[in-house]
Amino acid sequence: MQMTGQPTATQSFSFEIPRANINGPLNLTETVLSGQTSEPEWLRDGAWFTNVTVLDNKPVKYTVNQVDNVDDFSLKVRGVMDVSTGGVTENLEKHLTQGLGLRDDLDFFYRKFAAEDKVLSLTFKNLRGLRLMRGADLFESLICSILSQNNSVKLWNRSARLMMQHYGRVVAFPDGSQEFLFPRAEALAKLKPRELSAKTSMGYRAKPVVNVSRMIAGEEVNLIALTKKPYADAVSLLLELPGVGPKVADCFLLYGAGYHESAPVDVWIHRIVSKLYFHGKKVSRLKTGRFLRERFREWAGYAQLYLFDYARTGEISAA
DNA sequence: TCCCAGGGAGGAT
DNA sequence: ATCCTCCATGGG
Repeated sequence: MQMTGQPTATQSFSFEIPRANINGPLNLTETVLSGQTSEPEWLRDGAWFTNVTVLDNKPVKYTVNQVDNVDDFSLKVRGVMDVSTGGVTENLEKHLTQGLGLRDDLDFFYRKFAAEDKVLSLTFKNLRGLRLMRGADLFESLICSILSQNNSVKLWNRSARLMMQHYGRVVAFPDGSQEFLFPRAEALAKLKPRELSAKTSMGYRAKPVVNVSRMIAGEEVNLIALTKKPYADAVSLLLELPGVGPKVADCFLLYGAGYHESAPVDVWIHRIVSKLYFHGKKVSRLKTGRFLRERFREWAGYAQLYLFDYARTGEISAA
């Protein structure tokens, strides 16, 4: 990793994540735009993607850009923060490595299932380099997962951004820009669902959002402890939360907590798995999830991601 | 106007 | 276990 300059008075920086630190191909655009539900979508400006996170309690605004193709590329990062600090590039590379799944062995995934699963391998050509993202904050991931129920990506993103603007901390960056962080559980716990709904257009989801926030702010639920448990135990604990059913629990565990054996079953996955693996016969959603976990094991999340994108982009007939 | 969106809860069968 | 219906809101 090379710095083009130590943190200066402007607290701006830029560096490159070495190709050798990325395990296999990467399609940054496909990855960021694939609608994964852990945090609001990164903002796009052409081939540049911008996001805000907190590293060591310090807000950082960064922009990522992939140059050239999915196999032979460089991944450039530049950013700005409100206070000067050392080690930001190391921390940010670590953050992006987890957030973009850069260490996941995609070549192994393709090789293994090209041999074992002719159906899944149909998706590999167009989606090469698509990776599982992971949110940086468990609470944010859980709330976003709740917002996504019976909702469109565009709408739940809009509600999440409005929540940030109304109830999140505002951060001023040295480049003159202002960004809002995701609200803390304590801030949402104080709200009346009616008020939250009116300001964010999240509809009936406001009630479970406030109630879950109260449970977490009151330490009735500990997400860190929960995400140290085995998959099955974590699921059953999550199902006790209001607004959290099987799909939301799986979304949180996969995109928020990094359980790669989790496979969220939404309408699209339900459709395409029924079509491709059960000759069009509708099996229940619970069985669909169990089928994916048993068939793909620690790659179930990736199988789900590829089948989802495949279904959404209207190439079902290719099978 | 109707239907749908990366569903969940409560109830009836 | 599986199958209803309702739940807010905005986009097509």
